[in-house]
Amino acid sequence: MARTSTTANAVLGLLALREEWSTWELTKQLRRNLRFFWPRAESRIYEETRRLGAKGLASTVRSFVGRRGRTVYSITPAGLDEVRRWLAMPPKPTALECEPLLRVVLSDLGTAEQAVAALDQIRADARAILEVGAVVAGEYLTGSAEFQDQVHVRALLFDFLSSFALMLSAWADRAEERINGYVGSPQDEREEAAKVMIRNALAAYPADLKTAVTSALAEARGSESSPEPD
Amino acid sequence: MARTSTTANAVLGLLALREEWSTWELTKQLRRNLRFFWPRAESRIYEETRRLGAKGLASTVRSFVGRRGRTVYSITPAGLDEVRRWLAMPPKPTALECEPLLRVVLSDLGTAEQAVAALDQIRADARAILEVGAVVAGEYLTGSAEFQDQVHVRALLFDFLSSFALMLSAWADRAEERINGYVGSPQDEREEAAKVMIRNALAAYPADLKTAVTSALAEARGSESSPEPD
DNA sequence: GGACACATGTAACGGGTTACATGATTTC
DNA sequence: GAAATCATGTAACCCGTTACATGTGTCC
Repeated sequence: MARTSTTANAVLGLLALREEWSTWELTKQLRRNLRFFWPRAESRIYEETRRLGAKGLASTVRSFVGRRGRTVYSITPAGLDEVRRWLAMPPKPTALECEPLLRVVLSDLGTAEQAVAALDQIRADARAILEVGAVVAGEYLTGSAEFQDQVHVRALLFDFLSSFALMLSAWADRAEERINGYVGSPQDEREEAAKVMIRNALAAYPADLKTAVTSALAEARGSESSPEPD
Repeated sequence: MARTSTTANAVLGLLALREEWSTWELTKQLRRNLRFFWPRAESRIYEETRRLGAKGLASTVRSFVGRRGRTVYSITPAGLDEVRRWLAMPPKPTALECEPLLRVVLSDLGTAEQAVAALDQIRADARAILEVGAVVAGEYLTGSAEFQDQVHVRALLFDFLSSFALMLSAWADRAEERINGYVGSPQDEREEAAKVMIRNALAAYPADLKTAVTSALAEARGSESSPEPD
């Protein structure tokens, strides 16, 4: 059944963008441009390229630098077919894994400092994206980027990652403010602040979902024994 | 060395929030609230709880519903220690994995329709978050949520996921507009539009990074043989 | 000529997924 | 009483990570 891992497809995709790639260049591309939305250990690349070679999807040229081996890969026609077959298949869902957020959700079990440390981590993650982004943006704007001919899609990527990182950062700031506000304040006060936060976030929802919530709220209020006017 | 997987810690954290949990309730909690930032297969939960029981971090009570077994877990003092030890450790970085975005980056290898299909997937991912969010928000606002006493942290989570989903959606819309604009337009026109997009995104960057880019740009322009005035 | 980044891998392990199987309960 | 859904698992497999090993150019 072949279980074409998206890793193989991603490497094939890179191979399709340029004539020749050494494994090192592939790992560089990985570290530089792909890691923020497609994170993989570099060792993975070495194995994946080997497998692509073995399956005839990439041709390999082995050379030597001193005593150390070096392999250069190129995509084959069969490899190009494979890429196109992949692109014709339905995309996989987006996956986010955020351990710091898990810590925030469970932060009642720890200290406020620990929660803030989690927020700091998120800010650091965001910062890392923006720092790399700034460098890459500079290259594309001056026209000196390696894949300058791909600037039209790379700009979309830059937009995505920037939005993502700025969202992370802004959220972390809001959350820190809230967490600091919580310390020493009574439960009902916290709850009120929390509800305000929920209502604020809800305000940005698309109209259909927003009305679904408000009507559900009205109904809940209506069925109460003591319906309190708003 | 124990390699405490964050999965075990997350389950322990849930166990710490309430007296008793059946495995099914844990998986429900997973599907409902955690899956968007800590995605795990449900089968994982069954194994993880078993391991927690075996290590003495959770106590287990086995019962039967008809002929089918059912296990209820509670956290032990040792388990609580473990959670606190985890919370005292440094958080792990945030990880995003977005295959549709990879497809957009490689969309020169496919058709515009395929790129739009990738954007649709991202919009669907965002929509899924918002839909669950709307329901949960309603519960917390009416005060009927199961973890109402956790509303102060759940509100932070709600804010996070809402921001994330809205960011995804808004980006997908922008990207689709761009991709539609690209079809049939010459390379230099695309490149110009792309640079505008980059500059727009860059405008929202924190000041220090922005100035780093602009000075790098100025330098690049200065070292050119034909320095073109802006 | 030692340190450090660049470059190329290998080996071992484990967390996590997919797919399957099956019992109980509700719905019509 | 069949279908659908809720509930509880098991088995097999593999993708991916961590950790290690080692060579090569360069900087001081």
